Amino acid sequence: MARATRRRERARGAEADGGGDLARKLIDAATTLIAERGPQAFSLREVARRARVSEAAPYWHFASKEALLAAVAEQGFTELAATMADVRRRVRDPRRQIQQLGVAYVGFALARPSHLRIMFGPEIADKTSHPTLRAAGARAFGLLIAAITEAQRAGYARRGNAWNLAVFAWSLVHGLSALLVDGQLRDRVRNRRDAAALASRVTKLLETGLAPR
Amino acid sequence: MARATRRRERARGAEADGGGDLARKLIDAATTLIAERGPQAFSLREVARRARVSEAAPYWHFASKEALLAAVAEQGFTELAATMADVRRRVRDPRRQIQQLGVAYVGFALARPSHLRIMFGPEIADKTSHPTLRAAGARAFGLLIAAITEAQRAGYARRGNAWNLAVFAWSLVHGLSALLVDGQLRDRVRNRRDAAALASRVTKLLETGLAPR
DNA sequence: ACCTGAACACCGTTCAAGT
DNA sequence: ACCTGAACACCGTTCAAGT
Repeated sequence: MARATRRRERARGAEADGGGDLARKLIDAATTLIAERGPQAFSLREVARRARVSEAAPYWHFASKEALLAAVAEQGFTELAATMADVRRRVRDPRRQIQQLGVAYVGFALARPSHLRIMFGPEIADKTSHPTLRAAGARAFGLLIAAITEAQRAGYARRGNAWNLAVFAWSLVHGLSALLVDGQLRDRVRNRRDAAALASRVTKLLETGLAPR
Repeated sequence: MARATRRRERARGAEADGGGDLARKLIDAATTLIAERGPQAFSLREVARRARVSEAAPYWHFASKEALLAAVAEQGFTELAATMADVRRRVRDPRRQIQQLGVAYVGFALARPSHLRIMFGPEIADKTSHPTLRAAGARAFGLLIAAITEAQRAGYARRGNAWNLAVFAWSLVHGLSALLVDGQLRDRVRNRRDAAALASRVTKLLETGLAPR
């Protein structure tokens, strides 16, 4: 059906030859457009226009609109993982580390709401068919698992299946992010300070939920 | 811009005159279409086709595609609230009640994933402009607040701001629902039994998070 | 190998016109 | 009051054709 996705790999290599590398340019334009107009208004044709190429050009580099979005989502997970790794380096107390990972997650969501939606939403229907995207997501999740395992060893988290505890923590911060981003809490939290305060309180309860009984 | 949304109110009244009441028919067709094809593929023109009217006809009853989706979302919240009210009637132990509310929430999400997305997602950009939708959402959230207040009185939940605790609980079950629906946990949870078991375990941790320390 | 131009089958929305 | 037909400005995707 398509003759695309051949040189996808090379495209991710940051060769600074000013000009070529349309794939990279398309990913950047898409990221900007999503941030500006939201995941709904996003269109492949507009991305092509911004990259100053014909509307058919993207199809040489990406099999479909979804494939381009998958590349955008993948970059999002990579950035999220980087922020999380940074938190893990900076805060060393295992209890506070988990809380701060949660705060960082919510912070990412509030800073890039549309990006988050692409990373998780139905725009990318079948995540299985984008293995590098899956891998990037797994890397971020892996950092959470590691933090929890450490907290268990330090005696701050209950023993038992670390994956279950990680899903608990992830669900909590992901849910809070979603509710905030979707405007579901708008009557009580109006600005970023409110949101940050709420994130801090909710992640405190996370600590309790994880604690040994 | 539009001459719509005049007889919206009457449209919700279930008068069983077989034939008229296009608004009702459009809402039902939209709900079915969303369930069948997902929130992405949904189109107003297809809804019109299924209701056997012209593509312009919906605009007499709904100001826009978004307004029709808002009606669909509102119905979703109403159904969710009904299920929650049912749980509150059936299980009377305050601790188990909160857990079961969570399980019911996740159950709703798994049974109607696309409906949930419309209820929370960006398809309805400005929820403030659909007051009846907001009200329906608030009703469901109110049931959770009530359950938590009761648990506090019974000494099963820590004292303090019930709204904060409710946001904690809601975030958790909403986040778990989202992760499940978006396929983010697909490598570990493959069928509904897995999902139900996970929901049960995660909501047990919810109990701990809410418990007095 | 990489891109353009033109085309196809769709959209959401509007507006005159019908009854 | 309620709906149709035709139109406008958009989409995603394909495919021949250019270099």
